Amino acid sequence: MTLTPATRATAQKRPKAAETVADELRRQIVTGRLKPGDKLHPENVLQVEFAISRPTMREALRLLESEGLITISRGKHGGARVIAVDLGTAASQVGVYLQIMGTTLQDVWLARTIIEPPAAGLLAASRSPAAFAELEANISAAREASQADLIRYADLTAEFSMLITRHCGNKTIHLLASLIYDIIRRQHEHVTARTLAKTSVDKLRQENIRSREMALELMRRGTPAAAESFWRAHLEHMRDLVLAAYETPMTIDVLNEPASKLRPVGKVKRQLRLAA
Amino acid sequence: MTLTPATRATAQKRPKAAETVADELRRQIVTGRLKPGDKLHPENVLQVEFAISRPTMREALRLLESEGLITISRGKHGGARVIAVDLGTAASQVGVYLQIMGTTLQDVWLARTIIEPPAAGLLAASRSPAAFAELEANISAAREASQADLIRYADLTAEFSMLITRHCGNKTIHLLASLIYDIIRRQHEHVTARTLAKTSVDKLRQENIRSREMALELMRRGTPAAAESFWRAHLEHMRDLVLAAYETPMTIDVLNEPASKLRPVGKVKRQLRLAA
DNA sequence: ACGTTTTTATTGTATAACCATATTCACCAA
DNA sequence: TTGGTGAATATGGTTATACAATAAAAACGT
Repeated sequence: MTLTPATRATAQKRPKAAETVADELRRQIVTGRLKPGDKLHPENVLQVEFAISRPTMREALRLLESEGLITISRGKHGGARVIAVDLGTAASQVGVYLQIMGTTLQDVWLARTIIEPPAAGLLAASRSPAAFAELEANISAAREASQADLIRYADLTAEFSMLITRHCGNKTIHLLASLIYDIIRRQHEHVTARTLAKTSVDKLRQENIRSREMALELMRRGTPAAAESFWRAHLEHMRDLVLAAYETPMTIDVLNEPASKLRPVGKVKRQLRLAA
Repeated sequence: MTLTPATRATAQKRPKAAETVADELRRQIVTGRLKPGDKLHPENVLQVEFAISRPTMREALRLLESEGLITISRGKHGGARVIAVDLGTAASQVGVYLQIMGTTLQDVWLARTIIEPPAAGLLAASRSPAAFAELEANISAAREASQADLIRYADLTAEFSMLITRHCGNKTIHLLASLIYDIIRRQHEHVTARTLAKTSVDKLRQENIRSREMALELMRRGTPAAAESFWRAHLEHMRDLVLAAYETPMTIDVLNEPASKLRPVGKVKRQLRLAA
């Protein structure tokens, strides 16, 4: 297993036209020259501006689309639009990587119990009243939902963790935690955990809500160490409960599409010989 | 600032043919049906197999290429080849995201000092002799390089951290640490830190080497808490030294290409104007 | 005014041709 | 035999053009 980071100086191949154009547009988006909501020119204009053919231009647009930087729609006032970046594509990339590495759900959960508690500590140190108010509101909503709408309760549970990392004052930590959480969530959707949330006893939910109250209290008091270790204990407890549902180590699977999404063409799909 | 994670159920548009095909091939790669080194069929065969036109097929291949799953080469025995996944593309995605968010180098370094020490703790707990041997070898090499080849010394310094996370027993942590480190490295390459490593006094390097020896010693002793806190102190020290070089908070920039990578086509490359 | 049809701008896909490049291989000369 | 050298060939890279599909707007008729 070699988790090699990006090599410093790879042999540079001659860049393809489509990638070159995509690089340029990406630069304009990332540097803010093109902002979310802005509409790019139609393909036939972009062709001329970049002096390339339409298929090549379309390859470039497809790249940006796959990176989650633009959306493309058809119709009269369709075209390519810059959109607010979303974590989804990065999470997919990371997920693919972890899946190829044979990473297990246990592994991912362990990482979560490592990275999320320090965020709680940071938040306790920051003493941001706005953040505490949001956490408080989340807890209230969760208490209601725990009696009425268990799907919503699960969403609020997830949101509580994300609120902690979002307001901890460190964007990178929040990003990493979001990546991890996104992968965990996909597993739960894909497999069975949604039902686990439904069937688990109400007692457990009430216990969880109390834990969140306690964590919030510790953060409000401005005791980072206490908040961090308490949240760590809570997460480790949750982790063990969730993982107990999977007896054998489960390697993650981020490609939930059942492969039937392919168009039902009538052609053979096995090794075909080249027909002159 | 909304660091929204992937939304649960986005409105699903009709998938494009190229994406559908890319999904299928990606699935085969990720699930191991296609392994690194395997050669895909030439474009004209793939066209027939998937019953699509060549431009569409090429869009699909371009997607997979941009995800770092395949390389494509020309010539008689060229074609698309599956390659071992590399962190680079994921790191770029994450970097783009952080840059759009206006993340600073300080922010990224803080995340590093949070995530790397627990890995040292895990490694201490694991007591893996092989890992310790590698760390020892790295230190020896660094000691030599510190007198001879400062570029190599810097690489070995980086590698020491990566060795810790790689052998800590948790793939996810190693992945996250690699992402962070990749972004930090890009900054240093892009800006000035390479020169900083050259001009800094030898005393500092010797001190660093001693710190690594100490960390290794603590890990060998199997005292996770001590190893973790020692490594945290060391990283925080390094962080402060590095960041002192940048007086004002520096937002990261992952798009280092000076825009001259563009092929010198004879046509005008007008700036993009926004469409009304 | 309101619903329906037509127009139109735009992306999606296909076909065909030609260009660029790397490998192979045959050929010729030393 | 050996070694270079250039042609043949297989492959991706790019272009040009045409048509289909779609969604919004405009025109139309009631």
